[in-house]
Amino acid sequence: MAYPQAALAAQVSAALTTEFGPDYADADPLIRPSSFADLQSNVALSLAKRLGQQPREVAARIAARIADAPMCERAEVSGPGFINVTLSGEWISGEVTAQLADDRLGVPAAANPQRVVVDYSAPNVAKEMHVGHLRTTVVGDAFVRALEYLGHQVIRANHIGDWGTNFGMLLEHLLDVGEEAARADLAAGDINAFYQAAKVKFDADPAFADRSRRRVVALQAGEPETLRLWQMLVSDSRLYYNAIYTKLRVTLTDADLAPESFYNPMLESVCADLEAAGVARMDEGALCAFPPGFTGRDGRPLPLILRKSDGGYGYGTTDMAAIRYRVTELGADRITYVVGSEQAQHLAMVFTVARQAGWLPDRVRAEHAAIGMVTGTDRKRFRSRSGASVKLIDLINEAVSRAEEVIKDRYDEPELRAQIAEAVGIGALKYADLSVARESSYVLDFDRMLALNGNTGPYLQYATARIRSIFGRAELAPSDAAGPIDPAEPAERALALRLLGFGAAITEAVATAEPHKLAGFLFEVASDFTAFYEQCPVLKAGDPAVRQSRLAIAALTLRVLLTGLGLLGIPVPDRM
RNA sequence: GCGCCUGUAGCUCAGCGGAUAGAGCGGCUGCCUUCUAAGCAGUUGGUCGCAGGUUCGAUCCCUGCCAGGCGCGCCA
Repeated sequence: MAYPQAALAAQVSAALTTEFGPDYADADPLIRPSSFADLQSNVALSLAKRLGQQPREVAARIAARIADAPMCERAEVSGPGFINVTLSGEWISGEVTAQLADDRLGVPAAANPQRVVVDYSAPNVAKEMHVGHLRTTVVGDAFVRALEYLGHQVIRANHIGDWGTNFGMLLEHLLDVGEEAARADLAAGDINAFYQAAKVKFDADPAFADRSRRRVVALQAGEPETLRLWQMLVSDSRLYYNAIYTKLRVTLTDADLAPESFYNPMLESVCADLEAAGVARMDEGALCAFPPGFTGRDGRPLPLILRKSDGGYGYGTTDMAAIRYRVTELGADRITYVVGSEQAQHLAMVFTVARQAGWLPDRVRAEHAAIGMVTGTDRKRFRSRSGASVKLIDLINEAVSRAEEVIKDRYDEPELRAQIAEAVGIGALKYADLSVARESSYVLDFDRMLALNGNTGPYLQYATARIRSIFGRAELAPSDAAGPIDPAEPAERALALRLLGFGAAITEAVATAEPHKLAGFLFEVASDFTAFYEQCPVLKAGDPAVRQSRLAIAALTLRVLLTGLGLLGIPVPDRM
């Protein structure tokens, strides 16, 4: 089984070789979807000059060759030299029938499975998870699921912020409030209030600030009582975001925690080794690396600070420790940082320094899967401080209650209703983030994120509910539907052709760490299915063979949607 | 000042160097005795920020400009 585009590409490449010689075997066949046929190849236009022939002449020779292939119904030259290809109905039928019979839905496992470390989510201890975390969490989680589906070995790394100078003031505030009261606040989910209260005191009260700084020293020195209090903050926060992960159906668990503090024991050697390797040197009292190609405001080389002049370590040091650990200890072939785009320069510096130090060999791919900013209506970074505070948990609850509002008259049983509302609300929320390119920033808009109509999660869920409903009426399990599928009508032909692209969609999404490519594909599947649903009666089809074929393609569509939505981490209710 | 990102329909966004640039929302018009109307069909709507260049062909690649955002030495 092969994706139509790839299969046709092979045909065109073969034709190029036989017609024009082996030099042309590597030329990109330039297969694209066509609005005049099923697919088109633009290769003749690109090769005409090199061949010294008229584009239409080149196209004609290729078209004549590929027209004989079993997959082609017709190959025609059009316009200046496009080759429009209409696929054979028999070929589509055979491919899609095979796809239904395949456990993996025609998606081959990766030929060279990799070990991939994916750094995502990364909330901060004692800080509220906000809307910005939604994107890195949801996009990262979809990415790891797709990687695993292709057979890669994934190591999830939740690089939570559990260390740093902030903890001085947080711990002092904890002591001021009293342990019990503080824990009650945190358990109630009012983490922001806790953080902000500490921050206000820190800024206003010099004595408090002084205590805080001493507390940082005690923490870094490993003073037992300080560590106990710190541990308390960390574990309470962990409970908090685990609850959110559960609600969001995110696969992260405590086993995936790779907190900043984890790297503490390595920081000294990171500095020593980089200095010994000549990659880092002292400058203005701090140990710095100056990766080539980075300049600062004043035109001087921009440092990656490894050890501050006061002897402390910053996040740059931690990131260097982490990248070395991931390569040498975890054996990563690929490291993907699903992190906000504002970190681009910092990460680029980390990668460069790691390459210089030999910690990141060429065989290891390190990439920043940048997440665009969530902004307020002023187009500036959304900040909880500047006015209306939007906690992630509030957004989640709003999503579910809006969904509940829509279905409240449809289902009497409260339990079923709650179940559906949760799947629909969470699905809408996650899909909103997964369907846009991860790097584009967008305005925080509840109505858009929680919409239940149009190109949304619920639209895709709805398509599955309709398919299940057909099988319910037929008193047949979807898994009992079997081939052959004969997509005779245009709507079912279009659906069949679309379904064949499933594997290509996943492969592309994984190659570029862009789940929105998969989301877009699934939307097309759902659209094509809906058109089929309108135009091609399934249960009322007169001919038993047609009915069987349509049941089979409906079953295949259901599996593709369920599998695809599963990879995106979007829950699917049985009914809607 | 330097670097990175963004600029596509009224709004939110897709768009792999190829033909007439696509969705969703919104607006307008239709469609529920027929497998779920969270739906469907149709329609409205674009100097692809501006100006050059490369190319048979540019929304896409290159250069310059304009606008916005982000980052730029001891916070993470």
